[in-house]
Amino acid sequence: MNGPWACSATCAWIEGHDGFGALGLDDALQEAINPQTGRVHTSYSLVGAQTGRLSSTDPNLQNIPIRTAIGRQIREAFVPEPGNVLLAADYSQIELRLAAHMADVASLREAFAHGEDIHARTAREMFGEVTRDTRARAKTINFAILYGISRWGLAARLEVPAEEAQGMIDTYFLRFPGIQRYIHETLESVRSKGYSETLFGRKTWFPRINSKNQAERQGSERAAINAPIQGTSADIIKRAMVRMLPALAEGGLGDVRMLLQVHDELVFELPEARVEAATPIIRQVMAEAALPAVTLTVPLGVEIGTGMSWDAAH
DNA sequence: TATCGACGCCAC
DNA sequence: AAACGTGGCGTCGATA
Repeated sequence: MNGPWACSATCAWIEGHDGFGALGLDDALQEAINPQTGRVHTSYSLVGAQTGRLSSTDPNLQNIPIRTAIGRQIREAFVPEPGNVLLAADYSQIELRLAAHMADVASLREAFAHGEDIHARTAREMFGEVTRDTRARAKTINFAILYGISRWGLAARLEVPAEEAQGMIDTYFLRFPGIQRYIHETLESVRSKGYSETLFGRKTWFPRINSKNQAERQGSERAAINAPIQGTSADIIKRAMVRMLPALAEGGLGDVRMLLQVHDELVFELPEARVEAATPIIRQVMAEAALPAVTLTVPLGVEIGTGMSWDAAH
């Protein structure tokens, strides 16, 4: 499996307490602990995803549960060495921010510039008021846009008739007009050239974009709408990763270890005494990673947390 | 015994 | 009939 395309195995953690097996949760992770290091070491593929994302195998450490109580228990088993802490740095809503930039949606750009709750903003624009329900619907719609929207997909997710979902899509396009133009121009370009491009010029090819098979063609269209956004996000975090250790070393922080990447998140292990100095450097490298090649019209927000486990660092 | 594909579920 | 993007992996049944 590990061909020349596989990234050097990277990191993981000290398995510090009772462990996954004792929780009765995950024998596979338990067995993945390297007896010589006491850590779990994953492998990253640099060409694992069509969009330019990394993928992680043996074990996959990019899909460790987080949403449920049991999931968080599993994350509690990922801990630093004594005297150290884990630091998790996440890009906040990076794909929606990139969509706001790429589609040049003024209201979304302004919302991000002012640090607004973007789903609440969307709810207000679309439904006139922000409630628990309208915000949840707006969040679903925002994600649907990133994934290449269809009335049927949105209808299934929101559990409403397709006609009603179409009405929401129409309203969304009316309120955020740049989105429809972005989708149209992206598809026209992919149909004629055969590939999409990230903001940095990396291409993703779509050989079935003009297929006569409807399902095949529509699937390619959805992927083509998503690829520049997801791919640009992947480009940005890779740029941050390349710059991160040199920037930390420049700041006298050569003992900070970069352990994991989870698409929009970087996880570090560092001496507790280094947290205060490392935090602003990590934040700056990530926030400025698009520069100088690309100047975004939205800020890139970075949320940073620390703790004595991967769960606690969030 | 090994391998493959469908399915369901986990993450972002 | 199905239907929103990107992945990995455990289980199951069919097959070699």
